[in-house]
Formats: sequence, C-alpha cells, structure tokens
Amino acid sequence: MTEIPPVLLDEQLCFSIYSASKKFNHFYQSALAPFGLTYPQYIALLALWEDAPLTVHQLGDRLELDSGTLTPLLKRLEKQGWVTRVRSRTDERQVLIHLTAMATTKRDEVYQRIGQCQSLLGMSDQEIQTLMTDLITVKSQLDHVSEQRAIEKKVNAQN
Amino acid sequence: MTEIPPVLLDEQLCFSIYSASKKFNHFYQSALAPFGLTYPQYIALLALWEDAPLTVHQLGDRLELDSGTLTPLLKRLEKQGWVTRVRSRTDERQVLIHLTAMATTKRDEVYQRIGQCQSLLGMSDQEIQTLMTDLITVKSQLDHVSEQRAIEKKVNAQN
DNA sequence: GACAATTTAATTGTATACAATACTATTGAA
DNA sequence: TTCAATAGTATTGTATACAATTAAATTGTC
Repeated sequence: MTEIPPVLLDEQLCFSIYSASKKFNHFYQSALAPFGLTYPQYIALLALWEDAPLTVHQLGDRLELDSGTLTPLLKRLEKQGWVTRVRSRTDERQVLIHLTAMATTKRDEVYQRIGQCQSLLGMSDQEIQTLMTDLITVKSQLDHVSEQRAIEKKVNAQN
Repeated sequence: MTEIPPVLLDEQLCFSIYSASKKFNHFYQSALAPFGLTYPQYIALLALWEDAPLTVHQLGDRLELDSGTLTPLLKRLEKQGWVTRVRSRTDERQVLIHLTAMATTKRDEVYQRIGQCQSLLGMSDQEIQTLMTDLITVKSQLDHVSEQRAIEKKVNAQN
C-alpha cells in the first residue's frame, strides 16, 4: 500500500526540453524567413556546408533523421535550388546530396544572420557550453535506456 | 572585410535541444507503449490529471499548443476512451475536455510507470533542477526575442 | 556465376506542429 | 437592441517525424 507520487508537468525535464525545442524552432524559422528555410532544412544545410556531398544515409546519421523525413525535405530543398540529388555512379543505391552554387553563395549570409541571432540570446559561451554538456549526458542516458529495452525485447522474442 | 565565422552543427545549442527532445519523445513513446499513448497525448493527460476539466484553450496555454494540434489529438484520445469533449453549456464556443473513468483509474499506473523510467535516467534531483532552471532562462530569452520581432514587424507595418 | 542476405532509398500510413482561414457564439459600444 | 469586434474552436494546407514496408542494387558464399 505505497502511495504513488503524482507526475507534475512543470517538474518534467522532458517537457522543459520539448517546449524549449519548439521555441528554438520558431526562433530560427523567423530568423531564416528571408531565406525561406525551415529549421530542419537549415540544419541539413549546416551539415552539408561542413561536408558536402553526403549520402542520404550519412546526412541521416548526422541529423538523427531517417529517409522517411529526409527524402521529402531534400526534395523541397532541391526544388528551392539549395541542393541537387544525384544517384551515385559507383553505387546506384545511394543518392548523393550536393550543394548548388546558390547554396555556396548564400552560406555566409546565413552564417552571419544566425550569428547575430545567437547573440540575442544573451548567454555567455561558458553558460551555453555547460548546458550542452548536461544535455549530452541526458541524451547518452536515454540512448542507454533505449538500448537496454531493445536487448530485453530481443531476449523476449527468443522465448 | 570581416571574416564570418562558420556555424558548426555540433556547437549549436538548438541542435542539442532538438535532438534531446526527439530522444525523450522515443523514450516516452516506448515507456507508454502498454497504454498506447504518444508523448504529446501523455502530456495532455498530465495536465488534465492535475486539473480537469479544461477548455481546449486552457490546455493549449498549458502545453503551448494550438487548436490545430490539439483538436485532432483530443479526438484520438476520445476515441481511445481517455477523455470526453463536451461543449460548454454556459459558453457554446468552448469545448470542455473531461477525463473518463478509465483515465482516472489508469492514472496511478501511468504515474508509476513513468516514475520507474525516470529513475533510469540516473540523474539526481539537483542535476535535473539545475538543467531545468537553465532551460527556463533560454526559453524566456527566446520569448523576449520573439516579442521584439513582433514589435518591429508591427512598427514596420505602420509605415 | 547464381542467389540469398544485406544495404540503401523511397513509399505509405499515422501523428504531431503551426500558420492561415473559416465559422459560430459572445460581448460591447452606439 | 443592433451589429461590429472579439473570442473560441475547427479546418485546411504545408512540413516534419518515424515505424513499417517495398524496391532496387550490391555483396558474400558456394
């Protein structure tokens, strides 16, 4: 007869992160309005500006998104002239995502716009660094739990 | 002729939060599989368990979601027997979301399941508290920037 | 070299998100 | 009281997300 403690919304770390994530999304959507980019499209371009071309799979690893999300997103980026999607000649299963000349040209404009926006956050590099380190801890814990669950599931399936 | 510093994905706070949010989503989706609940459905129930009934608008304020998201979500919760949607008799514009007997019965089961899962995170209350406080700072900064943008937009519109 | 197993993208189906619009009920001001 | 303004919800359209499936290409093994 143990009392079960209530789960209060405002005490949930998940909810803090969930709502912060949505706010960041709006923040960037608004900041990137002059370029017509959504937040997921923007991070796809960030990854590509660091290291293009990438296959859909490689980009997915980087952004933790699967082809079900990336394929339509990349088709939209292609339509808007940021990337090209080219089947690899050496392995026809792969699609290579290349940056267009326009994407290369506009890169610094985007970098600059984002740099300006980030300074609006009014946080020191130190503060941001600490927060990010903590988040990495949380994420690795979540990964660990997911892995455990996957193993349990596998073991159960064997019976 | 100032050099524009690159924006590196792994240094972006937004991306840390974005991917942490997605991981939490999976974590809860998996933990709540026995109840057939998604993460957004779960937080809607959390809010209602704290204080039902709520109008769609009140629930939206609590979760920071609008009717475009909530209406279909609540219809699904209704279909699955967790809530009922009733037009207010005193103000026919409002729809009141009530919990069903089933939702009340299952509340403690869900609380217990979630409590167990959270302990898997292996973080102290202190650590979680600190992280949440920092996230609140970030969110209020983002709100502040959004407000500034809205004001600028308004002023521009007046010209 | 044939062919089963694997890899890689794309597709399909379901569920958020949210801006913009529509629609109905209520309120408020002349 | 009338009726314009407002409030509350639903709808529509676009864009993620992701599980599950499909389809095509490649690899490994004999």
